[in-house]
Amino acid sequence: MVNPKPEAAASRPARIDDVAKRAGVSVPTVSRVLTGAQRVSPAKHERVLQAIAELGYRPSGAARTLASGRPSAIAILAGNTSRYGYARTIEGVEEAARAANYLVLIAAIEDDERAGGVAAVDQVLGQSVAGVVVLKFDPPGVAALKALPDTVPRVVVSGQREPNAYQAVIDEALGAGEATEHLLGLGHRTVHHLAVPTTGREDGRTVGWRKALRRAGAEVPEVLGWTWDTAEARRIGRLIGETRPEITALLCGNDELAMGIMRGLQDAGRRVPQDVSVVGFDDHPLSSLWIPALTTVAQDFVDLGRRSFGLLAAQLDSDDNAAARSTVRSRRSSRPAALIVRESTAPPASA
Amino acid sequence: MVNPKPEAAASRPARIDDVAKRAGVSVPTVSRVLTGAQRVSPAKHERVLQAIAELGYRPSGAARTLASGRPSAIAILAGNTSRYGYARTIEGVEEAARAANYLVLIAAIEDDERAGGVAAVDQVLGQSVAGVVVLKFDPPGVAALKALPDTVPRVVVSGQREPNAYQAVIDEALGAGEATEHLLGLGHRTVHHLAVPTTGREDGRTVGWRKALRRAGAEVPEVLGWTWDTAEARRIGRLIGETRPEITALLCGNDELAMGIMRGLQDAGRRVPQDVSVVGFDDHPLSSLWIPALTTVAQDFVDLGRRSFGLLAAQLDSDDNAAARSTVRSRRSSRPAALIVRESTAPPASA
DNA sequence: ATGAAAGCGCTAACAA
DNA sequence: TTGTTAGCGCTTTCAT
Repeated sequence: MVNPKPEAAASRPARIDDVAKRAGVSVPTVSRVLTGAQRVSPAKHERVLQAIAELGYRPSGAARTLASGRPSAIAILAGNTSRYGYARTIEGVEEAARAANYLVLIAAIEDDERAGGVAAVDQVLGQSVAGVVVLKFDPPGVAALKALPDTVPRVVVSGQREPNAYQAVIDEALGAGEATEHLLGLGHRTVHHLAVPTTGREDGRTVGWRKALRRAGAEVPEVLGWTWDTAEARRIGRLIGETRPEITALLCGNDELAMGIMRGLQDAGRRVPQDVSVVGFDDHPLSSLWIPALTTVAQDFVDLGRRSFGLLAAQLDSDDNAAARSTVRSRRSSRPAALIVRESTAPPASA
Repeated sequence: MVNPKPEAAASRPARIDDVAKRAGVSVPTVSRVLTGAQRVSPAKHERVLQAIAELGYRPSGAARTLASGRPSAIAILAGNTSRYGYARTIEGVEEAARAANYLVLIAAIEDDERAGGVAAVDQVLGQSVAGVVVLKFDPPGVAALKALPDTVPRVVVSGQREPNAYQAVIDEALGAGEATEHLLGLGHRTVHHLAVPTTGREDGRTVGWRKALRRAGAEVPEVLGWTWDTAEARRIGRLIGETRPEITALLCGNDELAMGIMRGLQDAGRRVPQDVSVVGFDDHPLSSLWIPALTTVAQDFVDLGRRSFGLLAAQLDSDDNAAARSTVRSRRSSRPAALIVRESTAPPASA
């Protein structure tokens, strides 16, 4: 009896009035035990529960949100859904949402910003969602946020502070600073940087890198490029290997880029970390397996996702409760990104 | 004017009757232009469209599905949402669904099969979904499928044929066979296999591997293990490197496992491909960057996801149309997985 | 604590 | 082609 099917699979799905009839109570009473908002006498409560089980009744979500005005789904808007950091963040949001009895709608935002008003946003808003989590890691995320009407409860997920927004972040600048200092501490004269595409202004990783360089009085070289593309990173790695012997330390915007660079470097016959040290970002599950294992800045994306949902839930709750609204809650949840030193960094050959 | 906000952001969101009033037509007429089901005179049609734009009106999804009985969302049930193959499949489903004006709910299934009835399934079914795509790549997927009432339109996504089900697959057995033959052709006496966890019966990769071995008259060794865990793969790799010199060729259930094995092998001082050849599965984006670049069996997961939605949409359409129901449509969509030879395979040293 | 009545915002029959 | 009338399956007043 792993999965006991209810009563002779009714031809028509059971409705609330079927349950009421079977339990010998009124429809509102069934509703009361369903929502748990008001109390019902133990006897009736029990009978209702039993009728529900016997009929295999499942309330209609559509009817509930229509009648109550409180949707039980939230949406995630993201420029990409399968890249490591994105997917893990989504996983965290979903996990926390499900625990709180919310379902999660997921919508990818097309890259084409000019696509009038961002179609995905429109589509999602039609679906009666309680709120939205926007992954603002890239330009599509920025566009989605812009297209979102002010009235929709939201939380922004990114690597940098946003003014006036509910926001969950991982402090990338901190982690990038640590990584840069680690490299400098190893004896490298400066650190070069290959970035992921920015979200308008400069991303946190780049900011933290530059600050650390300045703080140490090291030269601040130009950013090598902005990309998500590992093939491009590989080309850049090869180019560096062939033409830029002065570059001995590299900080990359993410681990995939770092892996691409390393491959390019080795295509050019240079060794990591003996000839050049490489640091990634994210702590991708494959980074510890890589040869050499990648020194990287770890980000807990699942936790980031969970915190995002928490921030959204806080807004939704406070909407129900005017008193709570005035409560000074934190609108921002931040966690540090932490450097993990592995095998891809070492003192420069000249040192 | 990138994002023209409608009329002085109404305090209350506009409803269909607001639109009707503004356009000087009846409510059903507005509904008719919304659904596009019946035709409306050009003049009124135009006025309605304009009223909608002016009011920034967006129909309520909840009300629509309640009234029409046709939900505009589908759900994806998956044991994992961020692993490469899963995430990409989900991406494909989402893309196709959005194009067809369906939204996608995503629900992760907890690993604990005993959790009465699989909570995620219950939660999803409450939400009025038109159908469900089940990622049956692993035990949680199998459990979810079992918990799904027979009445819910569904498509099963996996690597092996299922009888009596709408199903999208990538023919893994074929790809695994090709990979095995490739290794045998290189001169290896046999090929060992590390598998991903099975879905009850043996997975397609294992089946294809074994068949190819038999066909070639090669010895069929025991499967080395079943796991998703790369750390475990690394341990196995090291063990092989240290204690099983007779193993010269390895086929892995996925690329991450292959990378884990390779790292373990190198921990033990053995070289790939000189000492042992390794083949992965999936064509993970990092596999071409790996050193040595990984020979693997490519699977187009995004396409798999798209085809899954197509199969679901076919069912939904046919429900509307009794005539179409009798039409013999294909219930199965299959594509081959293709071997990509890179650097991680070579003739055995003894050859 | 409980029931009766009134919607939630739409679509679907039915006339006209 | 269009408007009028009924619901869809719930939750929420409001009485009692």
